[in-house]
Amino acid sequence: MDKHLHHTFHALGDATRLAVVEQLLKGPASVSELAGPHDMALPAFTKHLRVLEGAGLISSQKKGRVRTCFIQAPTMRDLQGWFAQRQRMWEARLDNLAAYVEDNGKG
Amino acid sequence: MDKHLHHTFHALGDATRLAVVEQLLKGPASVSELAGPHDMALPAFTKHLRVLEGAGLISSQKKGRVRTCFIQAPTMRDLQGWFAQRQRMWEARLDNLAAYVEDNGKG
DNA sequence: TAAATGCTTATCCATTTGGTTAAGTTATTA
DNA sequence: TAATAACTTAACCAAATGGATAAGCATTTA
Repeated sequence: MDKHLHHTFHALGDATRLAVVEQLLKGPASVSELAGPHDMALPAFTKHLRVLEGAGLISSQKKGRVRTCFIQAPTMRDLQGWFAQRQRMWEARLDNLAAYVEDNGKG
Repeated sequence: MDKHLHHTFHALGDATRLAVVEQLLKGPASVSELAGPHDMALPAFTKHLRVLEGAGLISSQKKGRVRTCFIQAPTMRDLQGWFAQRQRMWEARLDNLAAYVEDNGKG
């Protein structure tokens, strides 16, 4: 359902959702297992899950009355790939500010 | 100024701000150079710059009437490091959903 | 020194976000 | 079959977000 990278970053840009991703990296978990550590009512929490699922960061499957959630490896890989492809660009100038000052005389 | 990772992700979770980061990866630029491609008034745009600066993703320096912006390499490195440290966790289950189905009988 | 350039500050506004409570619905369990 | 467990849906709300416009302020340039 995701298309643009900034949607994926947006989904990670919340403490609750980032914690859920960290937890799911350890393995699948049900909605209530995931909700446990977070001090908020379930409806608020499941909204966060929908944001993560909408961004393609997690997926889920309902069996009986339990919904089990998983990390979506391909999306994590895409994010990592984005940084990997750009790493040389930011390392190229080491410390950008210092490089700028040097290029322009330290005035 | 940043402390928690989700703040950094939040800063990247907007199309305009992500585009600014991409542009700065190519090298330093002034506020108006950065604003050029974006169809919005300057005050709205500079708010985005302040969010990026607050998250430690960019820094800036004013000389005369021109403010020059730079990428902050250490923060980019931190983000990449976060993914690098977790890569094994998501690759461990390849496709999480498939793994779950296998572990539980394909009912 | 007058005008233009490159921001910056202040105020405002509609929409989105992150939360709430109340009331279902669909499995399990006693 | 009655109760409980695990969500789900709906309606609501305060605060944050992303935008606008108007006006101001240094710094160059003519």
